[in-house]
Amino acid sequence: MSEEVEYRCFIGGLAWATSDRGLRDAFEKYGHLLEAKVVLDKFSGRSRGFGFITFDEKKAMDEAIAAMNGMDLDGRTITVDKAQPQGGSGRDRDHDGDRSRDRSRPSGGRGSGGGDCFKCGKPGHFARECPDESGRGGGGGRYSSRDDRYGGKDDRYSSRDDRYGGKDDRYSSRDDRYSAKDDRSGAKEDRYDRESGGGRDRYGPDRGSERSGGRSRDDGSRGGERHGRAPYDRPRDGGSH
DNA sequence: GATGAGCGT
Repeated sequence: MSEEVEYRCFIGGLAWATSDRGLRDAFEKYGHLLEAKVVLDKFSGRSRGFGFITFDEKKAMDEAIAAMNGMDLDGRTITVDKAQPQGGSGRDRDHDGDRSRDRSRPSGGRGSGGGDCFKCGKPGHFARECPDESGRGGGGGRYSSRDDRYGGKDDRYSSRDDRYGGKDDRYSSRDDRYSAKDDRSGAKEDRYDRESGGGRDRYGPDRGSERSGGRSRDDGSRGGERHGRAPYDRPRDGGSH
């Protein structure tokens, strides 16, 4: 029996202007919301177009998903679905960039005619996601099954290679970088020491100091006064249009 | 800093 200790829903397709308050106002009618928040971007501080709501009862969550999924909010069609498990003790979520979701979308979709399961031959999923050996505990846990099978981040690219062929050249170089980095983790100091004693003098403190002190002088034009006017004469009463 | 199919501090 699968039962979560929390009932969270993912709300996508929100308008840029929708805020946590608007989200709560739209979902609190289905039940008591423990939390309702719209994810904001750190750069602009604006809504990222999706948010999360947490109910205190499964019934309310189910009602909200069934009632608000595909509905219109603030002028945009929103997507309501169960949220991913953020939690627990550590999240090893990967930035896949896509998931196995197969929501009905107009003129969209990436799973149609693009991939079939090599294992069981059924479309809609890839061999590595073949449900034949993995069981979904109901929504909310699709990343877990994947990690359990691979346990390695590099292996993930290898799998793709079988499907795409020589298209992963960029991954190859990237993959190589990871290997070198990990291998160097234990010998990082050794490499540094060798380089220092290899005959090449690193930038010494006196040198840098000398350069800073010896070259530190006027910037060219600072501390006095500028021309007070741009080199270009631009009439402001005749360029407006 | 815009983004539009996305799963948060």
